[in-house]
Amino acid sequence: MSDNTATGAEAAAGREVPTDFIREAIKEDLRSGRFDRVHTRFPPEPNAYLHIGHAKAVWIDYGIALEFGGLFNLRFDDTNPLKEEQEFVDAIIEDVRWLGADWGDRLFFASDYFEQMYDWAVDLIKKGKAYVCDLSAEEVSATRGTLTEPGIESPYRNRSVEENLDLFARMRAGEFADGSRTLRAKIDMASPNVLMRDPIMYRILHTSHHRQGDKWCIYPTYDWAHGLEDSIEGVTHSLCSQEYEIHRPLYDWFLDELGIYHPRQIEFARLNMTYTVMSKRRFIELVNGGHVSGYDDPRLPTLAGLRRRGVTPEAIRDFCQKIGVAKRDSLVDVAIFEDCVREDLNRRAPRAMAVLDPIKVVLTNYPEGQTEEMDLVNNPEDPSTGTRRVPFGRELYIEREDFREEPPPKYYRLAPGREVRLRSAYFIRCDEVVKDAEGNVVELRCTYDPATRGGNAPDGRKVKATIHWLNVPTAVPAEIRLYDHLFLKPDPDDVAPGQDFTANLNPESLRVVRGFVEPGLSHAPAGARYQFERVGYFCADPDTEPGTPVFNRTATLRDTWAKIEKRGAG
RNA sequence: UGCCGGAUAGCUCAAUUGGCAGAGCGGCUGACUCUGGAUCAGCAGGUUCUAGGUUCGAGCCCUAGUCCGGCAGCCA
Repeated sequence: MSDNTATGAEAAAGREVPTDFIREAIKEDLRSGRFDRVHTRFPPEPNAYLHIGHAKAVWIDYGIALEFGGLFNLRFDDTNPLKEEQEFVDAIIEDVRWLGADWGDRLFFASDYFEQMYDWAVDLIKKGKAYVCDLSAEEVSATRGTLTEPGIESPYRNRSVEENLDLFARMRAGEFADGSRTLRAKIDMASPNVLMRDPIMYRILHTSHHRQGDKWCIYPTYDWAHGLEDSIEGVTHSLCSQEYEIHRPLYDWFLDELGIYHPRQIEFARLNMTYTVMSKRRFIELVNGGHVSGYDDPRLPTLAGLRRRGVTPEAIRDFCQKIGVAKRDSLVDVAIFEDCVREDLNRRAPRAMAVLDPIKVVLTNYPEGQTEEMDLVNNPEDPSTGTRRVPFGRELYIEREDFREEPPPKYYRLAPGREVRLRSAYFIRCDEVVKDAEGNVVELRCTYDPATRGGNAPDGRKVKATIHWLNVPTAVPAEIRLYDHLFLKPDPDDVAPGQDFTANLNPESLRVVRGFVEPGLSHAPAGARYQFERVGYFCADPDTEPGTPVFNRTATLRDTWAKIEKRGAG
């Protein structure tokens, strides 16, 4: 694909690519001859939207394939028609493509392997390694034993191969009701690993499948299906999250009993991040509870939400690389993610001026009716982006925060009698503060120094601060959505007894503000990203309309003054 | 409680496979600056979970224990 192969490019350029226990294991497999190539896969179930934890998995899978010159498949693990929908298939494809992973022509569906899986199940029955069990779900669970006690063998465990073959064929033919029978692997009801106690391979489900329609009424379970899918596709390294570690003996058992090509499963720790939640169930609760607007709410760590917020795939990839891969559980500080976002956007986002909370400034010595245009640098990080012209006049908006009637120590911005620079325009001095009946500051009357046009004083005098501004008649009203952490605590589950995680919801995770932006942004297309100078990174929302733009705050700028002031207050 | 896995700086990860414990982020300090942004420089003195053992030498190996996570869906 286009520019999203930096991981491979870095590897090719010999730049240092961080290693981890998985990459080391793969190198060892290549050295020992266990495998002579690398082939990975990302196997989502199409039953939910992807989140940044999935992005980590994608970048482990795809990144490793790239680094080792191997292949990467996108495969939908669609073995449960009760939960899966085409809508999710489409959304996941969009998300993975947006992330920048390239599966070439290898887009696969586990359901396309159902026939082969069925044949292999028949093989296992013939070997006496699988049997049709008539126990109900409750009975299966009751006879499974506990973590400390062995299970009890099913009374149907020793049916003849002929009877099993007949019953299994009739299961497929639709002769039996849902839940009335299952196909089980005959392993060991006394195994200390509960998953090995004759696990279910097929269940009867008279339900249409989003791709297979009504072709099947028996569906394979994850444990039975997953290794087969990997085997069929020739995957070498089946990388998954740690919850599957205990499933590995089963994964290996099926492949060994079948005697078919045997990929290696390796598990890594899933991603957790501070001030957010990372599970499908939690997302549903938040959406249904009206706490967020939908799965693409910019406060959610879903890929759709992050995209809407203005986060780039490159920032996500950089983040995945920085957090590394390990086996221990971890809680990643969201500050690391935000830092990746800033680093990326700082490089690429064009600058613009926006005033979120305006206060009017009148330049008393600026001729009435006069206007002019100032040249502003589009991106100091990238001179090739050139400059733009921004109208300037007698009446301006500046940020309310950029003025203090009684400036505290170390406050460098505008105050009565003080001089500051209007970015790329003029030095101005505040002469007079106009207030309303309640004593609120409504207007600042200032004088400008015509000799400082462009922002420099010929006499060499300095100002301590540069602030941003907007020309009142040409300022474009805009809706600006200021997002903050969704939760007040690093761990949303840190609640008093009897409360649930919603008790930690941040009531100010979204603040909508009516501000102004420079005229060039009145028709910003949805998805366009900017740095509003001295304020933060913003992205035009899909709700934006020509002439009345809507912007989402992607991230704030680091604000050292805020830190100084907070320290003073604390 | 049985089995599986984990434990290194506030956080996330390293440590050439047994050879003087490092990095990024955060935090703090300073420099610089037409974004108090960006950038640059400095600051971590860590019982490598604990206690034993092997060894000239242990974060790496062995033993016992502690704590944390996962597993008893016909979910994945």
